[in-house]
Amino acid sequence: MNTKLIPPQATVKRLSIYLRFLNSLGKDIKMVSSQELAKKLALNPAQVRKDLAYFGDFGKRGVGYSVKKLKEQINKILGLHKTRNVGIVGIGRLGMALACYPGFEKKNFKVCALFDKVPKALSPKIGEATEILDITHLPKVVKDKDIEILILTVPVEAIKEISDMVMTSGVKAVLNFAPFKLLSTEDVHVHNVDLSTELEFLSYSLNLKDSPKEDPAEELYGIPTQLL
Amino acid sequence: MNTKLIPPQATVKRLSIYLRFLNSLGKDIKMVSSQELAKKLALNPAQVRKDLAYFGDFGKRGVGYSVKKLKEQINKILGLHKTRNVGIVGIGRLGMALACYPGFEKKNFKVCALFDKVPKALSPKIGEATEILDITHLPKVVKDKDIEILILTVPVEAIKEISDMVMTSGVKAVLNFAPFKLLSTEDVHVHNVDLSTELEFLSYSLNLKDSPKEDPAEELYGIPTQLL
DNA sequence: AAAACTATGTGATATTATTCACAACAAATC
DNA sequence: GATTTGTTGTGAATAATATCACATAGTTTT
Repeated sequence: MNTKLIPPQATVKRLSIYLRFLNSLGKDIKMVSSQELAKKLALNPAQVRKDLAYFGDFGKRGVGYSVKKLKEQINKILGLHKTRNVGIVGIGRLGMALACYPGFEKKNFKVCALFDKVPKALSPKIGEATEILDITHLPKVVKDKDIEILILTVPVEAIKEISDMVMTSGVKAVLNFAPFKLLSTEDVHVHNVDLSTELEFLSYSLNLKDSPKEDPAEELYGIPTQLL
Repeated sequence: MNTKLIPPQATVKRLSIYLRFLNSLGKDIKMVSSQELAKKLALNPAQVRKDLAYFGDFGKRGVGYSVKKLKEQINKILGLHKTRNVGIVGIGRLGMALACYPGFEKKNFKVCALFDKVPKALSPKIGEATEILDITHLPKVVKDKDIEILILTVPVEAIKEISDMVMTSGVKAVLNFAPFKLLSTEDVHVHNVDLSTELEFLSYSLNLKDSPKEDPAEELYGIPTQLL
C-alpha cells in the first residue's frame, strides 16, 4: 500500500466527487473501473487509481473496484459515517437555502441551530432547529449542542464583528460564504467559498475568448488564448 | 515584463480575492504592498508579486502598488468592465438567493432571465427579470437576450434532462451548483461548485483531528486511524 | 494450462505552482 | 550626494500535483 505519502488536498476533494458519482449509479452496477470513473469525471485514470491507492488497495487487478466497497471506504475516509452537528449563522436567503438543503442530512450533517441578528420562531422546524436564535447566544449554544461546524452566510458588513465570536466559540471548522477571506487559526479550520469569485473566473475565461488579440493593448496583459 | 508565461489558473482565482480586498480598503489608503496583501490573505508576498507581474508591471519599487490603479487593472483583466448577461435556471431557494444577491450587480453581472419548470410572474422584478420563464423557452431567450452565462441551481434529478438544453443553447459559460460534475465542452466552459463537497472536505479535516495520534508514525502517514 | 485480455498499483517522469533570494530601483535621511 | 530603508520583479530552487508506462495479477478464452 501507498502509505508513505500523505494524501494531497486535491485528492481528498476528488474523493467527494467520486463518492457522488458512485452514489448516482444504478443498483445493478456492481463494479467500476478507473477508466470509467475518469471518463465520466474528466480526469486521468492513473490519477483516479493513485487517489484511491493513498488510502488502501481497494481494487482488484483485471476487474476494477467494487462500487459498494468503494462507497463504504470513501464514506469512512471522509468521516461521513459520523454525524456532525452544524450551525448556520445569518439566516438570509442563502442561509435559509442551505438550512433547507436536503443533501446535508443525507451526508450525516445535522443542522441543529440557526442564528441571526433577528431571532424568530420557526414552524415547521428546519432540521433540528425550532427557532432562529439571537446571535449573542452562539458561544453557549455551540458548546451545549456540541456544534462542530458553523456555516457563515452573513452579509459582508457583519463579518468583522461576528468572526471573533465564531472563531472563539469552540467550533472546529467554519464554512464561510461571506465575500471576505476569513483566515484559519490553530484551532479552527476555515474554508472560504465565494460565489462572486466563481463568476469572475468565468468572466475571465469569456474575456479571453472575446479578445482574440485584436487589441494591441490587450497584448500587454499577456492574456493566454490557449488557456481555455 | 513577465509575459512569456501564461498565468496559472490559481493566479486568476487569486486576482479576484485581491480585488475584493482592495475594494474593502478605506478611501484614504492609496498604496498597498505585496507584504500587506499577503498578510491579510494568508499568502506569500512573492506569490502576490508574481501573480500581478504576469499581467504587467503594476508596482513601484520601494513604494508598492497604487490601490486605484491595481483595482482598475484587475477589473480589466477579469473582464469586469464589460456587462455580462446572466440567466438562472431553477428558481428554488438557492436560485432565488443568487438572483437577489447584490454582489453580482456590483460586478457588472446582470441577471436578466430566470427559468423554472413552473413559470410565474414576479413583482417586484428581480434584476432585469419580471417573470420566471418556462424552461422550454431557454434556448430562444438565451439568444434573444444575449445571455453569456447560465447559473444552474436545479435539483440533481433534473440535471440530466436540462443539461442538454443548456449546453446547446449557445451560452458560453455555465456555473453549476447541482451536485453532479457537468463537463466542459469545446464551446461551453463549465465550472462546478458543490456545497456538499466543501462540507465533506471539512469533515475529512475533523476526522483527522478526531483520531488521536497515539503512534507518532501516524503523523507521517497522515492516515485516518480507523483505516489502519 | 497457455495465451490473450483487462485493469490495478506504482516508480519514473513531466508539469504546474510556490517560495527563496537577490538585483534593481525609489524614497527618505543624514 | 551618499547611505539607509523599503519594495518590486524575477531567475533559480523547491514543492506539489498529474501523467506516463509498465510490471503485476485476476479473468476469460482456446
